[in-house]
Amino acid sequence: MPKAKYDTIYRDLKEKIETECFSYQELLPSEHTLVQEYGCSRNTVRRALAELASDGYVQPMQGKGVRNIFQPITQTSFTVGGIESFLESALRNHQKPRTKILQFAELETGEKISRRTGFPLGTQLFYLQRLRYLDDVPLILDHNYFLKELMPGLTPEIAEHSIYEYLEQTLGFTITTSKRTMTVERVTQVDETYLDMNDYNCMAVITSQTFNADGIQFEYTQSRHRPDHFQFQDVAVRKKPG
Amino acid sequence: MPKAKYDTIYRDLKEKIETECFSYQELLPSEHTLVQEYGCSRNTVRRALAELASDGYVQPMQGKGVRNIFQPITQTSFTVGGIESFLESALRNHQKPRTKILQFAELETGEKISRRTGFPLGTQLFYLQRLRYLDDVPLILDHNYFLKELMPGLTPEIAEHSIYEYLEQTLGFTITTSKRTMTVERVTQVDETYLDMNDYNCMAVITSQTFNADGIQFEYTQSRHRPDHFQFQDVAVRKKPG
DNA sequence: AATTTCAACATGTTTAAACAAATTTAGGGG
DNA sequence: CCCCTAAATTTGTTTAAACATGTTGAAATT
Repeated sequence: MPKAKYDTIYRDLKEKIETECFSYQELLPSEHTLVQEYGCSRNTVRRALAELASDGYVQPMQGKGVRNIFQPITQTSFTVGGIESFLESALRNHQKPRTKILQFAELETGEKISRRTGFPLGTQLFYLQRLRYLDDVPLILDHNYFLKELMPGLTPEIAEHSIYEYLEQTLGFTITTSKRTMTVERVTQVDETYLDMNDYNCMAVITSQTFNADGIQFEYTQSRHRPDHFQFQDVAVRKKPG
Repeated sequence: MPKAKYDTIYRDLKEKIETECFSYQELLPSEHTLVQEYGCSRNTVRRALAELASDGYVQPMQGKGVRNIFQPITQTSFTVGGIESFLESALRNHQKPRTKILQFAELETGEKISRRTGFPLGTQLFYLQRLRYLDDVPLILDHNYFLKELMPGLTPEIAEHSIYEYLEQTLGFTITTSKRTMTVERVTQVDETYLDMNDYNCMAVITSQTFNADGIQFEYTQSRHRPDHFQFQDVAVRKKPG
């Protein structure tokens, strides 16, 4: 439950922007005004504005003001954004999620898997293969490696629903950082077996290493998406060369 | 040239992490210690640490300390990260860049292009088609739309070198925010003409809208990459649901 | 009328201080 | 030795204030 003031202000402004209380290119109220509106210090307002800027919602301009540069997106396919479970993404995309467990195994990392996944050598892992349906169409094939030590009670039943929900709700886990790599790879035998690839010979692949609040990597996942239902979104801010 | 204190500290710590002055999973010096080391206030240190955290370099843990979670990456293909020109990316990837202009034209946005690119209707644009070579192999096909009003002096010669360098160095332009979308699309006739696709029938496509410091969108680009030489990297931070 | 100057206002950076919340450490008592 | 407690340490949030830097517009000057 984030009850921090800056977070409240951030969410409030974010919603106002999304519901177009400010039109595209319009200036937001000045920091001074917001301070009075929200009854807080300037730093707190600035923190909220900084988050909106890193979301690509606004652009602060020294001496001028803060400009709204949010444009609603027309999403036609499955959109990946921040760290989300499949369940959360599906709901946000207004699609019906379903998961089928293809494999549920345990293993210990050898040299090769260790280097690929980032887990130390000799670590006990769960290995899962999961087929993800959206509106009853199989679109995503997940290969998951989870750190067994942190979730010894993991079962196929949990994995069929939502592992993230289990970790956060049941185990009181906090998920924080995820390092992701997007590539395009050739279709494999397994892909073709479970997904209707039409005649696509490529997959959109996201590999991710995810860390908990203690900075421990607890997950390595390769998520293989059918190309025609995949979209990844991102906002980047330019850092001056130096 | 960022001469801000927090930026200096940020860069210093970043380099120390990259050169493994701190080993993986090790705690950084406490904020208190860093304050004394750098001779500044705690807020300034914290700002530098916050940036490192958003880069996925460190993980702050309340009551415990700040943990180094940086792992050097093994990059075998062309890696896309923040906002960078092709020239900058090529140098960072240690590859020899070359650009061939395929088209250089001017146009005015109609209904269709306006909706697709995000430029207002009736805007004067430059349209460019550029083929990008890395180590003399054609790998990327760019379709650029630039706001003519902000760079009336643009020429094919400039476009062959680096438009970003021209904008920043010559025009004193500041590039700030870029909203990007990653998708996988079918190969087109044009792709096949200029790139050696082997028998890939897909392209990795990045479309981006880029804004200057005044919050004005000055660029819309579709960048089509050959799949076997494409990699996109990203660090995401989980926000608590609420 | 055009230009310069300056005051007002906007965001950007930095410091200082206080308190909150989580964790670790050190001691003391059993 | 174990357990509990309290103190010390660490990061998280908020406020206040001062100064820097960039922009704007109005007043004063030319």
